[in-house]
Amino acid sequence: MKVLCVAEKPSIAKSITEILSGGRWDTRNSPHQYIRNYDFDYNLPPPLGQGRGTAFTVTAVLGHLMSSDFGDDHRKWHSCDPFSLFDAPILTSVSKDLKKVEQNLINEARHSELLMIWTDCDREGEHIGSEVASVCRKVNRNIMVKRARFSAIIAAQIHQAARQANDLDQRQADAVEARMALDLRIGAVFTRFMTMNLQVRIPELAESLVSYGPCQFPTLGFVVDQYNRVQSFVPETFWYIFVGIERTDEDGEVRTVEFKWRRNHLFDMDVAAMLYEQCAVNPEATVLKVETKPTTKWKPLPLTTVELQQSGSRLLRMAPKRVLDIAEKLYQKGILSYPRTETDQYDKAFDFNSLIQKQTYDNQWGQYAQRLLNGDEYQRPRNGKKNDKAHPPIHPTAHAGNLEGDERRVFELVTRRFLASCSKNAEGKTTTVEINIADEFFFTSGLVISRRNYLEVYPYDKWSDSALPDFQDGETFMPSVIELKEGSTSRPNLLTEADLVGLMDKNGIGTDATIAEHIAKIIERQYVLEKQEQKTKYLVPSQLGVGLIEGYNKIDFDRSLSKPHLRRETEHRMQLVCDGAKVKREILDQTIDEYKEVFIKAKRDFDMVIESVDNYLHGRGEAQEALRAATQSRRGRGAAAPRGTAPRGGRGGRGGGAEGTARRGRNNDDDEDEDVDDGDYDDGPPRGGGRTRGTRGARGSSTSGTTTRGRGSRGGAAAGNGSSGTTRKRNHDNDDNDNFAGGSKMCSCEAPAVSRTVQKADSPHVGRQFWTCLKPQGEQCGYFEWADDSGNGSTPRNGPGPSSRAPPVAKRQRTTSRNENRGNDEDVRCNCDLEAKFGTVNKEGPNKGRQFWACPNNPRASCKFFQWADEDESAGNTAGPSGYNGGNYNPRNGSGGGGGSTGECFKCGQSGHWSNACPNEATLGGSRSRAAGNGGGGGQTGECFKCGEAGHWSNSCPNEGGLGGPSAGGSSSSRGRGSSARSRGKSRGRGRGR
DNA sequence: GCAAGGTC
Repeated sequence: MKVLCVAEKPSIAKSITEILSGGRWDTRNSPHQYIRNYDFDYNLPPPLGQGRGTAFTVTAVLGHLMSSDFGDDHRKWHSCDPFSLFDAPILTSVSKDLKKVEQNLINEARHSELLMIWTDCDREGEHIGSEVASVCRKVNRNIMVKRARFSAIIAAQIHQAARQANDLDQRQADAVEARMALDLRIGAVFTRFMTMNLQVRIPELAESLVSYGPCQFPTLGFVVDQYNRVQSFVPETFWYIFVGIERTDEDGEVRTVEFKWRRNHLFDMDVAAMLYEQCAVNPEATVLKVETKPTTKWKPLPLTTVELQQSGSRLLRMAPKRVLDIAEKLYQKGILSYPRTETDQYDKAFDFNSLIQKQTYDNQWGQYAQRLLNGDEYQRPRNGKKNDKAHPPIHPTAHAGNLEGDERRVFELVTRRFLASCSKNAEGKTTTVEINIADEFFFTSGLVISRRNYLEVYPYDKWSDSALPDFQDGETFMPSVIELKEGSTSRPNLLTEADLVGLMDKNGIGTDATIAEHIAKIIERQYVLEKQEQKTKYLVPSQLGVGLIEGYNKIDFDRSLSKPHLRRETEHRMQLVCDGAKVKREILDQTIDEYKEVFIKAKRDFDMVIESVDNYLHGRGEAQEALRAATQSRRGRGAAAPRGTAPRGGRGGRGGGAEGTARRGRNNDDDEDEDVDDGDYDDGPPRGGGRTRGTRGARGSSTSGTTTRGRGSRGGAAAGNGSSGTTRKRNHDNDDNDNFAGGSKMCSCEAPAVSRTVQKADSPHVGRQFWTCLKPQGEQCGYFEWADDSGNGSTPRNGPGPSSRAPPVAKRQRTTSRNENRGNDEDVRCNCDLEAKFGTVNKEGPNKGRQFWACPNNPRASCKFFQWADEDESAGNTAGPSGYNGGNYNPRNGSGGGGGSTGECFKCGQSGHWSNACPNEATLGGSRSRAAGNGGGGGQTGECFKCGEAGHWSNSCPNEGGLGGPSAGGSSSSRGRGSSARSRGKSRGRGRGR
């Protein structure tokens, strides 16, 4: 009995051998230089083996064995219409450079009775296994094929995998085969079509390859989207009160403690100025609360490939692909574990001690490693949520003291991360001091680190002491300075490579091993340029890149080629095949038919793409000039929006041009925790500092004796106080500014609301401003409103909306109370027709701090209504019945299905009631709501390319039978729907008998 | 001259 074991790569073959053989094996060379064959005896019990003395040979392949391409008739670019590649035969054969790998399998399989597949435990692994099986069966028809499944290279699992080997999962292999065919066909069709057309029409592109790929294009789309966000950004001026107090700290040094305003900042200068005046007149501060709490800075999670690329890019400033290439090299040298892994949790039996031991020899972190071994400083790494069941997190497997340059830096990052993950979290105490000045609240906080723990070995994370001087509950003091300062909202940054890696990972574009290649490819194809700004490299789309994306965006596709949805759909369909819900042929036919429709539209309207590319390359419009500046100037972002340039698609704001724009500069930060996905709203005064406006420091005793004051309540009640008797100079002194409530939004607490900006880079609303309750999380009243929601229900009744693009003076003309502004019928209501509960996510995670609406009912009765406050209502409702949902009836939804702004019910069209109380609902059924939505079922724009009728995809065309086969003459080129239907009919043999 | 997925 001879058993042939085949792993996906040589390293795994060796590991398996070490375990199964108990350390005693013979080795032979194979025809391929990288592959060795290992022989030993193994005790494989029946029925698979014969017990002791079963002869095992373990070898490997090098990933996929086969490659696929079109036949001779279609391989040459000008040999056929690109459209025909949708149906052209695909030939699969062993790649030239892998012939020796194949030969080795053939040699070994001839004399084996059992083939045991040891490829990685994922879909691709299953497919590689099926390739191995087909090669072996060719020379040994009777060879038995079994699949060993293991999720970690540890002895117990490997032995178990051998003994319990079962069958290959053909469904998974089929799913991969479908993906391969789709990628090839779609990539080839669009790439040839685009290249050949653009080469002829655009002289600069005469020699260029203009490719399309289902991963390339969404990747480019991310870069262009962010560029557009940067371009359309309009800075907005805000004001905030700055309070500082000079105190002597423990070391006897005088330092200024800065207090932040609880309101953060206000966009209405008059309101801010009025509140400031109150503080300036009555500047005595009372300490309301001094609270000290323990705090923790979490150690990093175990390292995945995506994380390695991101942190390598951020911390070492290396291209993700270079980081991965170096990691690969270190892996081949045997000092790093396998670098392509999605796993961020270690197996229970993982041997940390011996790996830490190996690092004790290093002269930089050796002592720390020794401490982990000696004392109680060691703590098992945290578990992340990902596990690819094939590889452990990336970790050092040896000590390497002789590395240099970038290799050394990558090794150091991985090793420090490993040691940090085996350490304890850093611990400290935060003290928060809350003060009240003239009924305005301010706070400051300090940090005292008690145990640095993992930070000692992980200098990439920053956490530093900022002890506060002593403050006591109830204490009163005079601030050293109270100022009204001005700042402006900051322009978002272009994407860094690390940002892009994160977006791709999150959206399922590429795999951990290919993400870096896709980025490199869109740079190589000159869709995207790298732009160095100080220490950070940003990605700017080129003229060609923007031209292509915008050109395609003008074509009326149901699903955009530049968005991740199509790829996600392919992934979903692969999963259906894996689950047995569909077979390979079904998803191939369905997907190809859909892409045929997309292609026909693209071909019909390709002039739009050409025009767009030409326009960006040669045009002199504002957008073109801006892009030119962004790609050419040294300071891309700043120069990208020339002064006075009207933003494309800008969302209002109050007249930009603010000087002294404060940038968050987040991408320049070394703190890897702070990334584009952090999802927090703009918070606090800008770090860059704004200008001081109307500085009126209340220094020392100059305002002493003002402790008795009229304690007017905040908000509307204070309005009458105005700024009478003040000497402040303002631009609007002539305005009637007594009623400041008219110049801002009031929240449900009867206090001026605070305006914030959505910061989440991947939110469709990034940069958009909204009004919300100014109170701290947990105390908020739940008020929320988009600042630019001109289509909301309140606007027509109240005159120009809060978002008005006019300066503050215009808004002040409107006087409104809360009830007028936001009556009960305008509240967000759940599907039980209850006023939805407003909340903030407190749980640690990507959504922490994010606000939402939800059904207030108890869980049993809940309609499960849920909606993010920073997202389109129409997108957020997960449980809306067909009749209506939050998206459609909510009058704050500017883009909703109408009705709100005109006061008519969108369901029945009658006025006098809102849709959520529509008396005619029952008689309307579901049809109206579909009409109000975005047209499911391919209605609006998607006409079936077979019959030309709307409302269904061609693959479910009810008229298909009547169309017949190739009845008309002409070629199968993609002239129109008829011709493509013919093409399809021909390839499948329908109507052959005619 | 196309894609994306493995791997050295």
